Amino acid sequence: MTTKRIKLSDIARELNVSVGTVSLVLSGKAKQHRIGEEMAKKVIAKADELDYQANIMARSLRTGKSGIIGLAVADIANPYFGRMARYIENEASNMGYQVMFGSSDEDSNKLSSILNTFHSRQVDGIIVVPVENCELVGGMSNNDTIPTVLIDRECNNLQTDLVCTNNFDGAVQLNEVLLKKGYKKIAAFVYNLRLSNFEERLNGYKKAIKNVEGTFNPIVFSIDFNNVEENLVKALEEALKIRCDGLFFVNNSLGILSLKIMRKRYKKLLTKIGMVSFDNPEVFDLSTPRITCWEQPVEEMSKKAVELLVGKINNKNEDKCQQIKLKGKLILRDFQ
Amino acid sequence: MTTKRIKLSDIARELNVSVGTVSLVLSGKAKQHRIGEEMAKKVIAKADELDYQANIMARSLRTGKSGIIGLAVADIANPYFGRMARYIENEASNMGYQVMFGSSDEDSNKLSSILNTFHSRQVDGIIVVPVENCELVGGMSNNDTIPTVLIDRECNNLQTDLVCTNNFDGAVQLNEVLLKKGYKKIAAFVYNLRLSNFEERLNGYKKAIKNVEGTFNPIVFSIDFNNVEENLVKALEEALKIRCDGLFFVNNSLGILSLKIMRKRYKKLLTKIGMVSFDNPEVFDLSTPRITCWEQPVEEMSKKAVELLVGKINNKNEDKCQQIKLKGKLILRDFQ
DNA sequence: CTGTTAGCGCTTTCAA
DNA sequence: TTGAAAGCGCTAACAG
Repeated sequence: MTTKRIKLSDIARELNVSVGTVSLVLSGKAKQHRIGEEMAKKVIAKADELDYQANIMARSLRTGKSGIIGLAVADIANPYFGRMARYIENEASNMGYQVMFGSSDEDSNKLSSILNTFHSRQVDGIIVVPVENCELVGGMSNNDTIPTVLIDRECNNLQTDLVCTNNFDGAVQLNEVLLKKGYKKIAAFVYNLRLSNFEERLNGYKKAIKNVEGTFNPIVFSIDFNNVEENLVKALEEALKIRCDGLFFVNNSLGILSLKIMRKRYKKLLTKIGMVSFDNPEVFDLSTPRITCWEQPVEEMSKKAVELLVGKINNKNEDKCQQIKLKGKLILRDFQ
Repeated sequence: MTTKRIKLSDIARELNVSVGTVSLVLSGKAKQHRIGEEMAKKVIAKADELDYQANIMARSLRTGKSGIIGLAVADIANPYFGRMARYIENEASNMGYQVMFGSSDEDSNKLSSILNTFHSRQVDGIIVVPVENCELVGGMSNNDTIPTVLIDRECNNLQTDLVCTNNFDGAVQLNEVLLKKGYKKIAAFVYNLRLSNFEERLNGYKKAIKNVEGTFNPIVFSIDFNNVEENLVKALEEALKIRCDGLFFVNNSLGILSLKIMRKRYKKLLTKIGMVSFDNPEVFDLSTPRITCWEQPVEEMSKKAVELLVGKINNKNEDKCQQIKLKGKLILRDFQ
């Protein structure tokens, strides 16, 4: 039973009016064009009766607006980005947009192909979590025609609208917690990706330990993003060997996986080690030990990003590019 | 610097050939239409030089294929659906499709509006996680024009292609684990939503306890989906009051939240209570206690769903509708 | 107040 | 082997 799609001309024909009139009425411009009350009612009734659904492709082709926002995250399966996607979806929906997404896996080639697709699809705007070397990615450059807002991280040397969080402060505070609790030697764990947020967090770590007199030098383990588990196992082993008693992770996945490894291999040590991490996934609240962490304001960030983007789309921002930094919060949990 | 989009006619003009020729070449139909080797090369070179990107809206309008798969999940922020979305994205991308998503929040009105949008946007196919009463939702009925595949759950009385998991077996096994460990009185927790997967899981629970001689009657707590926390607190309190020593949760969110509540309010009891849950979120592995659970084959389900859908889109399935049930697996973890 | 019509950029049939 | 032209469904400018 393949029911034909109803189009404007079907309604027009049945009513003996022109397509133009029908279009005007159905797009809510009846009054503006002073179309008769009864006419409008007739049209709407007929559209309802026939269950008319506008063909958005045709409309978009004509108007040049697709009503789509493209979202490029690192990985939609990562709950942090999943939540981000959800908040963006909500806000976009409020503003009359749909969201199309893609996961870059921190790979600039993948990101490039995602952005190309968005471009081809004429999305009205793009929200993107930049990757390493993203300034080289086509579609990220300034003269791009599609309004773009970065979220979560910056893109080297690129002056674009941006929504992120106070990474530096977060890292400082997390490490200060450890130091105040009396931990003497803290190691930091980060991916081998040059990402602004990670670097700011590392700087925060360095700042925090520098504030303490007669302290240790920074110890940073750079984990290969393409071989995380194996690398992390080695790094943790090394950290313990050199008698680190504090561990600082720059994001949720490093924190979670490390927790898993620690529980499996160094269960007895767990009571003596202080672990803190960026991000606040559910695990950190229910695990043993529970993990003190820094929660990013994902909801506000996401909302703000959409708001900014829609502003840009409507050209209301006078081309001034805004860099918004929202405050995260420390989630203090007991150490054992 | 608003660089104009390059279109076919631009290339054609610069090369003094017709748009038709350019189109044929760029869509890889050069040979098929016996277009000259040199001509083809010239066109491709020019397209490259000008950085031509096809306008997919125009193409879609013409061909009637959008290249979009619509995905309607319950909530993309739920890691279970986040992972599903990711696997679907990967597979869809392999098949040349992009994914547009929407979260229904288990609300048939929201789902309806999501499906309407998909319809308006001429998506080529839809993968949907049905909600309660989804058979009443416009766009879910059989005579719908857009190929649709259900995932995760069935939709009452609707004979549609479906990919799900062996919910009944999973529930039986989870409860048998508890029973074999010697737990005597198990309560089941479910949302007050009539969803096929939940019902199958409840039936599994009932079956498992019926298999034991001289046992207790089923105890089912139905949690209001719109007021989860408060309801769950009460339900757990009641369960403990009537001396249940086993708790069975039909999905991850119920399991996780209950774990949280139990840890906060009944810490001492935790060692005496056996908890098992559907789904295998990260928490269950790192929490105290660790939670024995049933892991659904999300990756296979997602892949299969896309495969099925694309088959339907290409009409290769001869309209036979397939109901695929993939096997999950028991994740056994120590009880305390 | 309503009708007519020219495209939006692309694909595809038909003609040359 | 290539060009010309119709038309996908809609919007918006213009005419009446």
